[in-house]
Amino acid sequence: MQAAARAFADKGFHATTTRDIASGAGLSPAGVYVHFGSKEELLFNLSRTGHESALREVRAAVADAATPTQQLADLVATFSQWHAEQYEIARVVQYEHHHLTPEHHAEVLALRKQIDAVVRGILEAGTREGLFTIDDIGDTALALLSIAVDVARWYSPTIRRTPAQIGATNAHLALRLVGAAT
Amino acid sequence: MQAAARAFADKGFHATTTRDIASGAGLSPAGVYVHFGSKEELLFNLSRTGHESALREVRAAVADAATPTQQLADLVATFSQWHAEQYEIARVVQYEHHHLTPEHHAEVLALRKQIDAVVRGILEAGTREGLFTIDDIGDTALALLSIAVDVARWYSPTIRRTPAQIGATNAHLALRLVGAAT
DNA sequence: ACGGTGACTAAGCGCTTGCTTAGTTTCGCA
DNA sequence: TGCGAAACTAAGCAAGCGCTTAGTCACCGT
Repeated sequence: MQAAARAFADKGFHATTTRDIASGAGLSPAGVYVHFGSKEELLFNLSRTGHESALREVRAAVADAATPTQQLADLVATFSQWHAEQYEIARVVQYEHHHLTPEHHAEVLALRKQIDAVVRGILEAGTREGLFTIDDIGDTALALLSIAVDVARWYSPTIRRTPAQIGATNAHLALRLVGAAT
Repeated sequence: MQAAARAFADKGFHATTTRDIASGAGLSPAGVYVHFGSKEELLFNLSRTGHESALREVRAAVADAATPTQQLADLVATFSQWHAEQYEIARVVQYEHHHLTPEHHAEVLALRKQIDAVVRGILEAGTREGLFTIDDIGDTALALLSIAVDVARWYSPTIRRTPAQIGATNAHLALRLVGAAT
């Protein structure tokens, strides 16, 4: 799965051959099929566990914070940091999920909607408590997720900023986006 | 090129066959090769003209605005709107450019850097004139571009908002991000 | 010592891929 | 009307694809 994640992130699902994955894992081409029934099954396992991992981290960050302001800051920081630290899996999660079979795609989309719902929930709470000034919750949630998700696109381990620093920066920008006091 | 743009945007470069492109254009598989030497050449033509089109629009928007505040708003609005209106080409531009040959990739990267430079220039001018409050110009430019570029990922013609409305929303969010008075 | 089980490979099958070749049709222009 | 060039196709080639098959090997409880 590690070899597959690396290859999918680097070249994309369809440009990756099962022979790439096998040799990346130190196996013969047939060796992969002892553990996975198909290339798509490998993508699905990566995509599902990746989404679950992100959702788990996001929920933990929100649970540990007291106010909507702190929740939003921690959520964006955690989610951004995850996209940097796990940038290979994050790229598979963000850019390859539409190559899944319809059934697998639906399963993964449900997890994505849960992440979206967490963000919306915080924005609603913050607006209700008068902490945030927001025109439209859906549009703002989308912009917040854009900033965090896009980290996977441009992040590289050779970059100036550390994942933690990226998380802190994006958390700060997020609070500005919702008009929260900092 | 239209058929190729549609197919590349829909399924990705490697998942698209030359037969897909040919039949999409109403040609036999060999008919494509009368006009293009290879599938990669088609991608390069789409990617180059797409980048040039985006850069042209962005530069025009900036040239027509008086203050850095107005320039930033118009740039983000125009760039976001472009990613919605031309969402098929935009997806090719944003997600397929790394499948180009190294030479072609370098040529397209130069165009991307020019777009980046326009954004940075406005942020520097706005900061210099005391209009913007920004921690780091590079980080902020990246976040602004993330919001605009990500439109190509989620936009669909069936969506509630029009491309112009998306541009207006994102322009408003952009001004918030840089701490500009609205 | 031995039988069963799971991990693994060498070889390769059937199919699809990007692209070519050889030949036909269409078309602008003299 | 006739001609050269450009646009196009039917057929297919070599290579690479996902995946299978038949068989070997290492290991572990009895």
